[in-house]
Amino acid sequence: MPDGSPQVRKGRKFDQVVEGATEVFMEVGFDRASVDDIARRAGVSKATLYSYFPDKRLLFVEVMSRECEARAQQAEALIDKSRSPRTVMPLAARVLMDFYMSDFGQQSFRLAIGQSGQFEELGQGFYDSGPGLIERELVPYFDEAEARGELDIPDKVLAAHQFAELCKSWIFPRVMMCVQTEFTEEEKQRTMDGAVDMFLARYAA
Amino acid sequence: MPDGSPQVRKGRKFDQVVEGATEVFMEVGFDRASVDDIARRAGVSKATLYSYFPDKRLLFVEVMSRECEARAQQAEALIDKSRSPRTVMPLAARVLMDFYMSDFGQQSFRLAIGQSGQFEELGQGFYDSGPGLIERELVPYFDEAEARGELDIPDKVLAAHQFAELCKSWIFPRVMMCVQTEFTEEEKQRTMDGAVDMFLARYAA
DNA sequence: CCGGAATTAAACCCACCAGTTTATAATTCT
DNA sequence: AGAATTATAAACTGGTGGGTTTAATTCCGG
Repeated sequence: MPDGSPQVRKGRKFDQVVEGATEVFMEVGFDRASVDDIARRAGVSKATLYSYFPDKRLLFVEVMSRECEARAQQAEALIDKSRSPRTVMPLAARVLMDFYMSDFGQQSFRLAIGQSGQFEELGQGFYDSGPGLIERELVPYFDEAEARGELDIPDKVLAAHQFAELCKSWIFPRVMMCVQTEFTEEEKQRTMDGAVDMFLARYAA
Repeated sequence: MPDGSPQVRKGRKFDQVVEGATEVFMEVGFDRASVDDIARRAGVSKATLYSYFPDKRLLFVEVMSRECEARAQQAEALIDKSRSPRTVMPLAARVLMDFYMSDFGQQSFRLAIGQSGQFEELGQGFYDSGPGLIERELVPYFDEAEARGELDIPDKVLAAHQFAELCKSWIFPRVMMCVQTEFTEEEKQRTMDGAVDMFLARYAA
């Protein structure tokens, strides 16, 4: 996401504001979130809020920046580069699936897709901490596994994105279009297994 | 999409209204489209517009219903069931890619993802004429090809969705998040070839 | 050419919302 | 304690946008 906070954080209620804003933005998105709502939720006066963030968009950027940062740190180093694809890829699938199914993951996609056109840096920020992060994690692993003769991948960047897409199969469109919001463990497992099987069928050495 | 038009279409300017609304909705989405804009674009007075559609949401549903219907008819019967996967799947990939890259395709996803939560039937409608349509087209083909011994697919529904997802790899997230809006033919070909190769590596008999 | 239906422009109502202001109160620092 | 900083409630501004009304006009079939 864009740079953390060029904002001057003057006082003590700063975190309250960000937390309240995070809640509201995650619940109703950017357009439908009113500043009054956010202030009320944060337990803070509107004037205080505006003393930290001169406008709603900056507040939104700050919220998204923090959330993405947190998720990125959390997701990092989840891959044990020394293990074989047959053990690593199912784990990667699980990490991706958990993200796609989380409230934050879903709302992130909605916001990324809905708001990227509005402020320039926003889309790039979302991309870097989403698909970009996946790419930065998987490609180095592919390199090492290939050096060990476990994989044979002509286009590793593409392969990383293919895997990420495969882990969305069937489930994710249904979630995004509100056709089905809950999935059994079997349904998720079916998609993850399908992704791993397909990936290995194509790229296992 | 939901049922065509329970609306009483009284007069001659009906189509003008729908066309104008289609243009505006496709350009700026639902929230940012004002009824005044639509009326102006349609060359029609606001009162006339409201005489056809009692509210903005119904107009939106009508527009989406028509567009999806048109696209669905257009996309149907594009698959020659008698040909082998090695010739059919690249064609299917092209159809999907063209859709994902079209203005209509992109805006459809944005609207589906942004608005599905608002009106109940909308998400289901989008799904049926998007992912659902793909499934209804591909699965029967898989059945026939498998009967000819050309494919071996344990879960054909999943396979159809996997293929659709694969055709988005790398490109589609970049488009949705406004990271990159134009792609060379080589870039598209790379994604499509990658999808077909992966699909066949996994499921070719 | 006439009469009813369709259309129009424009003003209007009302609600919501981003952002500001002001006068007052609570904190915090020294 | 006292001064400076920070927070507050509430009223206010200006603008936008969905939806309605009205009185005048255009269209079209009989």
